[in-house]
Amino acid sequence: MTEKFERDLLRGSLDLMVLSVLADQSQYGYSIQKQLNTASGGKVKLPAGTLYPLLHRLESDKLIKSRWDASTGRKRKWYDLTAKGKKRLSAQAKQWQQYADCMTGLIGSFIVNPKPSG
Amino acid sequence: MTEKFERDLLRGSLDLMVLSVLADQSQYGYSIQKQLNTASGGKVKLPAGTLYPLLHRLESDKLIKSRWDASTGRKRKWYDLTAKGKKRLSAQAKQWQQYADCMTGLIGSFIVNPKPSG
DNA sequence: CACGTATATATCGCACGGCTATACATAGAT
DNA sequence: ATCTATGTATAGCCGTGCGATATATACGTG
Repeated sequence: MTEKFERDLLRGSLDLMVLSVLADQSQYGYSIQKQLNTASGGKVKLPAGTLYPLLHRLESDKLIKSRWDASTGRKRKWYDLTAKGKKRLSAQAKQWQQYADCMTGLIGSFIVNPKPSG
Repeated sequence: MTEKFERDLLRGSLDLMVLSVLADQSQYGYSIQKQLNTASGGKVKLPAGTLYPLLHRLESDKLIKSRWDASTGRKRKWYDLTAKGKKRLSAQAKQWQQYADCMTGLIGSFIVNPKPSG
């Protein structure tokens, strides 16, 4: 239990996850990492080698914007959603929901009834 | 509407989808392709260049086994789940459900309430 | 002071798999 | 003959998650 999700499962949803946690408030890389870990019950542990390139990609796509700020104590690079990022978030979330419904329809029967008395 | 899902979204779940449709009955590549397309409401259109390598991979992992058979009319390569494949299917389905629940928790608020009066 | 650990960001290069393009063969319709 | 659908297959591109590695600051402890 509490295993990490496989990398391919995360593929295509990490952007959405990061966009999601940024919707609530400004965050910096490390705080995003910790928050996703906590919010997922330890199942999403983004390595730095995944997180920072991802953040750079989102920024170069103008979905988020960054600023360096040390007023909270340490020097950190804070990120915020742009207007484009907010639109993307809601579109992606919607698409993900459709996708999940679709998958549930396809595999639904195998989720229920795994075994009578494992 | 009725757009295809983005490639990265499918990543990591295609194996599960294919395993799922094979759980019901023997199938050959082309029939799997058509069935996934239908069952997903046109959202999952597996190109041949995705499907066949995937099938070969599943077979080399001993999750499915194949046999050529022409008794239904045309010569087709029929696939069946192995015992290992059935176990994998139920494990993957379970894991996917956990993953979906996790995602829903993370992004749930953005699915509901996209905009007050778009 | 030295040392270890947590915090914080960054990049390189590998591995993996979905997809486009391409190829080839058979069957049925026009 | 030609077109379309059926049916399987492979080569190579490309995006991206990740391990490894590097660097810097802050804090606690011996």
